[in-house]
Amino acid sequence: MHLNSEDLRHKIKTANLRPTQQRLALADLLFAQGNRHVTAERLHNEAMSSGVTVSLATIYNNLHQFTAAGLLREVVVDSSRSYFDTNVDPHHHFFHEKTGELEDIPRNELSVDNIPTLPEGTEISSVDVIVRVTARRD
Amino acid sequence: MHLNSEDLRHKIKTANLRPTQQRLALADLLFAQGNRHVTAERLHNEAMSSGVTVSLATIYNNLHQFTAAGLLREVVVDSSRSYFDTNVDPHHHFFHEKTGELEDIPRNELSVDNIPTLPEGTEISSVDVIVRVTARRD
DNA sequence: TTTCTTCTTTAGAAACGTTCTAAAGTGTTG
DNA sequence: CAACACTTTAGAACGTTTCTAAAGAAGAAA
Repeated sequence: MHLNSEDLRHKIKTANLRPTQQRLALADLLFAQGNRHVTAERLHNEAMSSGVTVSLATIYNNLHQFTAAGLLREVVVDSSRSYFDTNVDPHHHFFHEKTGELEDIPRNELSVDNIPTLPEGTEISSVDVIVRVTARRD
Repeated sequence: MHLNSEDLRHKIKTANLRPTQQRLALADLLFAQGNRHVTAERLHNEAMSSGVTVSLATIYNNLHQFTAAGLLREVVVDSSRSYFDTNVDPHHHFFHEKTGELEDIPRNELSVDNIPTLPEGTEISSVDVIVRVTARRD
């Protein structure tokens, strides 16, 4: 789960993208350590504070390109922001409503059963479970 | 499941809201027939074409007031729009990715089991399951 | 290397859905 | 009725995301 810069280069090239400075820097922030959940704004801030100058447009471009390449997955939990998850395997999420933090729930730790007959002429694209949590009031 | 205008008046008053012309018209569109899933824009269009002049701000005000009163529930399925559901009982959804349509899945038709231990100090606020579907390609 | 092509980045403008503001309007109470 | 509180509204403002068009960087070929 620790990718060095050669690994990142390879990951990017495999996605048919050019290993530009900005792209490498973003890939490093996203993929070098373990799994992450980021918003565009957060990634932008992190890039800036790590000394890399990247425009917001580039952040969005890359988040979408990585998503199209299957390197990221978009998670819809908040109607005002998009989250991107570096874990692209099927799994679910805890969402902390107060802090806006996302946390993975491995697929095998939660089961969804008896999905009813799908609407006529459709097939499943994904099954997303979001367990929304708040601070316990006791 | 068919509410007449007296029922709507009562529903509104019970929520500690005044039965204004606009509110009654919106309540009629939302609650008079069976369950519905609407976006602000859609409700605005419907109001307009049914001859009622309502500003968008009023649409939002009322959607939020109805939600706060427990008459509506917000469903997060699309990062660019908010959906409001007139079915406030626990249940899940099919979401047609292409058309943006939502369809209820009654709670007892789908089961979510083995929710893992919650993050420290939290409690569940809700468990949302969204089965995203697309047109079947065969 | 040079040149050519294609992809990428960028600032800034624009778009989009939503919220805010403050003034005018309406419902309720006594 | 007066007095008050709530509601609606146009339009401005907001925050996030997308677009535009021009400049810059990477890759391929010779």
